[in-house]
Amino acid sequence: MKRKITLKHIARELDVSISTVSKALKNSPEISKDTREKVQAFARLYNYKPNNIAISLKNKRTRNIGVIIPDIVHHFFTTVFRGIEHYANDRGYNVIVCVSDESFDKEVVNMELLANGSIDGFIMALSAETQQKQDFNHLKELGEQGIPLVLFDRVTSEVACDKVIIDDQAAAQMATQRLIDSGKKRIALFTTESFLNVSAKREAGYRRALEKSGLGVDDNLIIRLPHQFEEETLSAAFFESQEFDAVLCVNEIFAIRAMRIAQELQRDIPGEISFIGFTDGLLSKYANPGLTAIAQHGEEMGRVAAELLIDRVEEEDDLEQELPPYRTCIIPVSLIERESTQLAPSKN
Amino acid sequence: MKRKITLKHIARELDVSISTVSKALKNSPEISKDTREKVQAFARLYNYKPNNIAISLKNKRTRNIGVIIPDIVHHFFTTVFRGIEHYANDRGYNVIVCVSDESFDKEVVNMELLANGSIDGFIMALSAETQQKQDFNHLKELGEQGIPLVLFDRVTSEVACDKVIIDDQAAAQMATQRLIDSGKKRIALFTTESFLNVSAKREAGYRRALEKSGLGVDDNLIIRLPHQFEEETLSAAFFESQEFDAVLCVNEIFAIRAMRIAQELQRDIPGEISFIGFTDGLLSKYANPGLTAIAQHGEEMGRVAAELLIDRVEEEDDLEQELPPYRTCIIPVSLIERESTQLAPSKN
DNA sequence: TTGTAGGCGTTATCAG
DNA sequence: CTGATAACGCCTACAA
Repeated sequence: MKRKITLKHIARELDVSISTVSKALKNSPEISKDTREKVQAFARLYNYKPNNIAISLKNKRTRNIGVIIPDIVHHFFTTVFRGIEHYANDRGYNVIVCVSDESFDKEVVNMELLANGSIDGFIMALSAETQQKQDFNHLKELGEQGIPLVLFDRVTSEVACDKVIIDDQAAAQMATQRLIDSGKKRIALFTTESFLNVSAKREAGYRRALEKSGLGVDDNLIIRLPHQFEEETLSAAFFESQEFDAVLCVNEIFAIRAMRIAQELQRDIPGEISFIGFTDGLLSKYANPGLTAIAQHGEEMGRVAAELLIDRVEEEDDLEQELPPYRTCIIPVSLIERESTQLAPSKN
Repeated sequence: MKRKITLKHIARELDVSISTVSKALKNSPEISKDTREKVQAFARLYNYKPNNIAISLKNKRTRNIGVIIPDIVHHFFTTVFRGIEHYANDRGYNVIVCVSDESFDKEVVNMELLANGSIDGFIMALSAETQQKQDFNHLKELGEQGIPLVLFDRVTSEVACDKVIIDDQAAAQMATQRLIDSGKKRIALFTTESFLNVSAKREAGYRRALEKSGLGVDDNLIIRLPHQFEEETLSAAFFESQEFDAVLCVNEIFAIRAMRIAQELQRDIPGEISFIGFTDGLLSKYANPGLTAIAQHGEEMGRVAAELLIDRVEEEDDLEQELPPYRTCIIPVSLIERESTQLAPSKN
C-alpha cells in the first residue's frame, strides 16, 4: 500500500528542495516554468494532496465547525443539521458533530474536547439539562478563548453570541389565533415541563392569543407532559376530564399521540376537535388525518447559523478589525395546513 | 480575551524548557517533584489543554472518524449514526459527518477532502448513484492508502473491507412467511427501482418465501415506485387493478402511504389487508393503526461498525502485525408486531 | 531561480 | 534532573 505522499517525498525524488516544491505546486512565478511543470506532473502522478492537519497547525484554522445538538434522532435537529452541513460544505468547511443527549456533562466534555484546536467555532442548541441548571460557564469560556459560537433554537440570554431562533411566542400566538378565528372556543395546550425555554415561550404566545381575543385562559386546559415520557394515561385522562374543541401541541409527538387518543374516543377531527402541532416533520405529513403544523424551517435555520458562524470565523482573520456586534436572526415560521384543522383563510 | 496557552508560554513564564514542561505535565519521574508541582499548578491555573492538531500531526492519528451517509434526515441512518457516535465517543473518537445526498460526486469529493489527514478511517453507506454506477474506485483507493473503511447497510462485494449489514433477504423472507402463516394468499410487494442493493435482496427474500410455500410469485403483485417520488396515483391505481390481501414494503414511507390509500378505499386493516414495512421508525410506531415493521436495529449496527473500524485503526498501530481478515457482521432483525397485521405466533 | 531557516505545538531521544 | 534537538508536514520571509 502506497502511503500518503508529502512534499518531502517529491523533493527527494526530484532532487529539489521542499520549498521549491511547495512554491511550484502553487504556481509561484518565482519558480522556473520547467521546474513547475516537472513538479506538478510528478505530484499529479502520485496524486499528491496537502495534509490538512499540517495546514491547520500552520494556519491555526481547521475549516471544521463543531455542531452540538441534544439528539440526532430528532427530525427538527436533523433538518437544521442538514442546513448547516450544506452551507458549510459550500464554503469549504467540514462538520464535526457531537450529541449531548440532553446531558450537561456530555455537552461540557464534548465542547472541551473540540475546543482544543479541532474546530474553528461552534453551532449548538442547549441540552435540556443545561437549560435547567442555567449553568453557561462552558459557553462563556469560549468567548474568552476567542472561539465563535452560534446558538440556535434553544438559546439563552445569558451568553453573548450570535443566535438563530424562531419567534416561538409569535408562532404559538398565530396558531392559537387561527384556531380562534375558525370558531374554536376552548383550546387546550399540550406542553412539556416549563424549564425548556421554547415551551415557555410557546405557552406565552398561547396565553396572549386567548387573552387578546377575550376568551381568556383556563389553566385546566393546559397539560404538562414529561419530556420523553411514553405514556398515554395522563393525556387520556385529560381527554376524559376536560372539554375542549382544539389542541395546540408544543411538539409533533404530543400532537400525534393526542390525535390518536381522540380518534380512539371517536371524536371527529377536525369537526369536534382540531389539532395543530409544532415542528412540521414526517409524522405530521404522514399522519392520518394529516396534521396541521407550524413549520420551523430547520434547514434555513441551519443555513443562517452556519453563515453567521463562518462569517465571524473568517472576520477574525482580518486582525484587529472591529468585529460586528452579535446578531439574533429570527427565522419566520409558517403554518402548514392539513386535515386536522379547518381554518378560515388567513388574514394576511 | 486570553488566547489558548501553549507549552511554550508555560515554559517562558516558569523559566524552564519546553521539554521540561511537557514531561512535568505527564508526571514523568524524570522531573523533580518540585518542578512537576509548579508546572502542574500553573497549567491548571491557566487551564492548559494540549492542542489536538499538533498531537494529530505528531502521531499521525486524529482520533476522528469520518461518516458518510446518503441522507441525514432519515430515521434509519440517523439511528445508525447515533450508535456510531456513542461508541466512538466512548473510545475517545470524534465523528465528522458528510452527507452525500445520494450523489456519487459529493461522495467522492467529501471522501477525498477527509482522507487528507482529517480522519483515521471511514464508516459509510453507499449513495444511490454510486450503487447505480457501480464505480468504487474512490473506495478502493482508500485501501491503497491504508485508510480503514467499514461499509454498512448499502454495501458492495466489489470492495474488500469490513461490512455490517442485515440479512435483507432472510428478513424479507421471514416477514413474507409470517404473512403466509397468518393465512394470506396474495401478498403484494412495494419496492423501489432495483439498483438499490437492499431492495433487490428484499425482493429475493419475498420471492423465496412465496415459492417455498407453494403460493408462487405473481409479478403483477410487485410494484416498483420511484425512490424519492412523492406521488400516489401509481400506487392508487395498483390498489384498483390488483387483488391482494397483504403488503410487504421495502421501506417505511411506502408502507405508510400504501396503508393510507387502503384506508381511503375503506379496506379493513388488518382483516382485509395486512401491512408490514421495513425500517421500524417513528412513522411505524405512531401510525394509526400501528405498522408492523422489520426493525433493523440501526443503533446496534452503528455500534458494531464503529467497533470494527476503531479496532482496525488501532491495530494498525501495532506495526506490521498481521491484520485480521475482513469481516462481515450480520445484525439480526426483528419483527415488531403492531395492529397492521394479525400474525400467528412465531414458530421460534 | 532555488534553497535555507524558522515556526505552528507537541513529543521523544539523547546529551548534559 | 533538565534541556537541546529533531521530527510530524507545510508555508514563507529571506538569503544565496
